[in-house]
Amino acid sequence: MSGKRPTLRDVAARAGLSVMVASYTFSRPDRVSEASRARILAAADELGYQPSQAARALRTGRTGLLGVVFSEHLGYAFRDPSAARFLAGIADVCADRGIGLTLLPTGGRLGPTDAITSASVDGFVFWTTAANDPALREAIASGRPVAIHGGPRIAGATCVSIDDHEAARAVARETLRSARRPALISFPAQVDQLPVVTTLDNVRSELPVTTERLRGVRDALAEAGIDQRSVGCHVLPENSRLLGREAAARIADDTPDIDAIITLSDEIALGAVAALNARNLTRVRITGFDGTPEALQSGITTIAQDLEMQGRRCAEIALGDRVTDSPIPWRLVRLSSTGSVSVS
Amino acid sequence: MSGKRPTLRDVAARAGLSVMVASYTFSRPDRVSEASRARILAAADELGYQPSQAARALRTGRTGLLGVVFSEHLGYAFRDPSAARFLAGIADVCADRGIGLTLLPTGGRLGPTDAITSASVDGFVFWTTAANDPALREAIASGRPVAIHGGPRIAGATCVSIDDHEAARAVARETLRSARRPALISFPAQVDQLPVVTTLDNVRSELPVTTERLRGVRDALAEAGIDQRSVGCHVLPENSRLLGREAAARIADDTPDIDAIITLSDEIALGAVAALNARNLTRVRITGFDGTPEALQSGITTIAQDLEMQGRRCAEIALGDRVTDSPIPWRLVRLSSTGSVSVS
DNA sequence: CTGTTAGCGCTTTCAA
DNA sequence: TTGAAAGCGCTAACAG
Repeated sequence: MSGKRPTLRDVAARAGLSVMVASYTFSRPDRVSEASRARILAAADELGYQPSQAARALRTGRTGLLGVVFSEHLGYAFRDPSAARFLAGIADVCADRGIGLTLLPTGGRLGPTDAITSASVDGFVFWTTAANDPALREAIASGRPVAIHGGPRIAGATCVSIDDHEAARAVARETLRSARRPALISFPAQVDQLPVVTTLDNVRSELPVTTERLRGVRDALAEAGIDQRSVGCHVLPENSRLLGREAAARIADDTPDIDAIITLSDEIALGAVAALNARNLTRVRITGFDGTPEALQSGITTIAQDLEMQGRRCAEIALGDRVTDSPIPWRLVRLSSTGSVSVS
Repeated sequence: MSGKRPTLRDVAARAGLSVMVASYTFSRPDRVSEASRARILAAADELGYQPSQAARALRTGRTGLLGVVFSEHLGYAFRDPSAARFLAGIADVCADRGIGLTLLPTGGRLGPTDAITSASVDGFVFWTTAANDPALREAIASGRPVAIHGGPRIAGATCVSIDDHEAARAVARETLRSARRPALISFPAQVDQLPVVTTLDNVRSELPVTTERLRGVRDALAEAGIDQRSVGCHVLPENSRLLGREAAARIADDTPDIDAIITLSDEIALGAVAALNARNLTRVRITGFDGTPEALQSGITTIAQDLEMQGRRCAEIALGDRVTDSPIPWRLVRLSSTGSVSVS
């Protein structure tokens, strides 16, 4: 057993060649004769040589790591299915290029940012956050490329998102074709959202995705001649199926005359479907948003969007690719013709 | 705007002190007089100084990064709820300590491992993998601490896991108290599992968690005097609810006399519940494994285990903590007394 | 195609 | 308490 990890110098010495031949063998193989390359590779193999990414990073300024930042507590990334689909897209790009995906630590609030700004990553992807998120400002200030999913649209960062406003308007309008007494269930409107039960006119949002979707719903209500102040709204502290179920149960129990529940996500919607199925309230229409596989299969009305593709695009941007800034498509998926909705 | 990021040298120059005073100010504040420290901090602030993790890593050998490795395609980490709970536990520890969580790229097969072994991380956490996974061997060979969730138990790495064998035996035995014609749905038994429909006696596994759980089921069957060759078994290529639903549907349609479906995970089980509910086959018992929140709420029989805690423990081990090697608890959760099962 | 030189930004000596 | 020197392992830039 040798005492320490072998370096390029050791490899070169063993092969009887210079350090640079060894270096080129790994980084620019074409600059080295086949014979030398073979000798270097043999020596490296015998020694069990592994290049030091730390040294390479110091020298080249590139780390081979992509940083992903969530303003929520990190565990969130692993609980929300939409975040998960988005991350899976990022992961695809990283796997293709042999790049590591680093989830940067945040305490779950808009707090100290040292760990983020000094992180050795080549670029940042932010999951939607507030415009005043200090981590976002610092990431931009660091000079490395920044992609944001869902907004805010802010100078120095590239935003990747569907038109949440138009999409939300479309799905709400579809619902209101046959409903007059809707209720709303929203995911968080603030970074550290507390649960809120109120009417729609009272809801203020600082998170861009929430803001845009609520605006779409409000527009559709206005078009249908329905007063926001008559529309009950639960704002959940987290985008979760269980919370959606509880909120829907409460809505159904408290306001038995409602005929639709508009939700801001499929997770919430699927929870609501479960609550209403349990009560046999099949006449209440439920809409979701995002088009998760489960939601599409369940037959609810929702907005389908390709979050994996958006994840891939964010990753490409954050890795410095020149990405054409085409709009992201979405489409309205209507309630299955039978009218029956199931939860898988 | 300055051309480049300021270094410690710039900070020191600005403060009229040596580089070392600046360095100590950040790494060992007590070795520096209060006056000097204040001057350095002021200079750093004015310059917008951020330490270079790359340089620090090269010098100290520590990167402040924890590496997590999945033998499956990386996207898996974000799709499987049990993996997600485990990762959330890891993420908690990382967030507490200001450590980054790096998901290391793998192509999804047991292939080249360069990206893993040369990765600049301080330690590794593996999600259960095959004993012959080259990435696992290389990680151990790199000399950095390695924790494995679920196995294999292998020299040089610390394994964190419940006793899958005993737990699976317990849940199967519970089911077989009132069932005589069970079918089985398993998650992958190999790294690149293809879908398989066969009988239980034909299933071979190289993944430790699958191996142990299957062994538990086989033991319970033997105790109940049921021949493995009579037990249909679907081996899924992935641990997913949708695939569980499809498999259960096929089982129900092909073998209408079955009275139980034993599954190796709650995700599969919840899919099976949906399939059977859709057919009104409420007399068929379904069991899961893992104790996800949804499964516990649905009322199925399952094994509850705390995957977040196991994630935390793996992270601690991989970060070099001395962790006492106590066994991980689990418990059997029996079918809710009403006998009715719901999907949320 | 191969080798030499210099230095990325930091911290570990060791001396003042 | 502060400072000078050396070097972590690698590669850009050049010269041979």
